[in-house]
Amino acid sequence: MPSWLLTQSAMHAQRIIGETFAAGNARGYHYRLLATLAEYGPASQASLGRRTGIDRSDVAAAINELAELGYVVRSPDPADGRRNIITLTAAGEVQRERLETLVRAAQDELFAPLSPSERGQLAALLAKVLAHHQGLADR
Amino acid sequence: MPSWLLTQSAMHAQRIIGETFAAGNARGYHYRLLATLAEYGPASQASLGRRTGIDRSDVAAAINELAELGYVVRSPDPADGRRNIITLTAAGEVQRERLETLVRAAQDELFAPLSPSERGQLAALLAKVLAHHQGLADR
DNA sequence: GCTGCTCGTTGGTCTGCCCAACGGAATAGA
DNA sequence: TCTATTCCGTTGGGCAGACCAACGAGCAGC
Repeated sequence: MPSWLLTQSAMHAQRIIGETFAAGNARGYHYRLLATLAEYGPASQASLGRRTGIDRSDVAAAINELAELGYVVRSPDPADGRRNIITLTAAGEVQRERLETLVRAAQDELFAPLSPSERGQLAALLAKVLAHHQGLADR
Repeated sequence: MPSWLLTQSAMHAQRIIGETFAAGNARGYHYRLLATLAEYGPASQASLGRRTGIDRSDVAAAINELAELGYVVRSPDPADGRRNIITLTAAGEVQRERLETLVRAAQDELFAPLSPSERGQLAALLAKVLAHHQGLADR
């Protein structure tokens, strides 16, 4: 049962990383949003949702939380009254780096039994699967 | 970001299989329980939980649903007043086979971009990761 | 101007996983 | 034998992630 393996190991991954985030007082959505903001710069909530694959409504909720924590600033877009522009703050960048460190540690733990070349193989195989399905669902 | 790949492909897997189950009017818990009953025969809820990795409380709820659908029978264990013996019915076996067919189809779809040998590699790598962590968490 | 679309928001649903507590029942140990 | 511990099923709750429906406000095309 190959997909059983995948879902099982995915579960382990999610649990390990979930614990990681819990230890960092954050959630997966938070990290994904912070990372995307750091990579692409300020953006509207809708585009954040598109880039992260998070539903608009969940983006709104997560941005509320991040804003309340001071990691992010929500300001209206002067050029388009519908949009908010979300900007990463300095504190947000610090938090992102903190979370990234935690995530890397969790990954090392997760893939500990694999040699570097095996990790590469695994990544390549998963990327292949992903690319295929993203290609189907495109956007 | 290797774990990103894993969680992402896991998401795809979960979604595809989730849709599969939804199409079959079932849930993951149902299939896992039916499959375990078919493989090991009648068992108490506690042992089902241990074998499937499902929490006792969730086993109780899922067995309620399966019993209401007639896929399973819950009877007291004459030898141990604490236990219920859960038995797969003929209808339950039919349902299990139906779900297995659906799951196999979903798997084929999921791993479509991979050659048979690549599938084998992927399975081996995941198994290695899993074995390591199961070994840690043992039981 | 009207229509159709986007955007943010609210408020739900569902699945999977987990925990705490309880009473009834069985078992181990003094 | 009697007590303490453990096990079992059940109830009830919580949390994260993903999703969907609807609405009002705003923009853009015709």
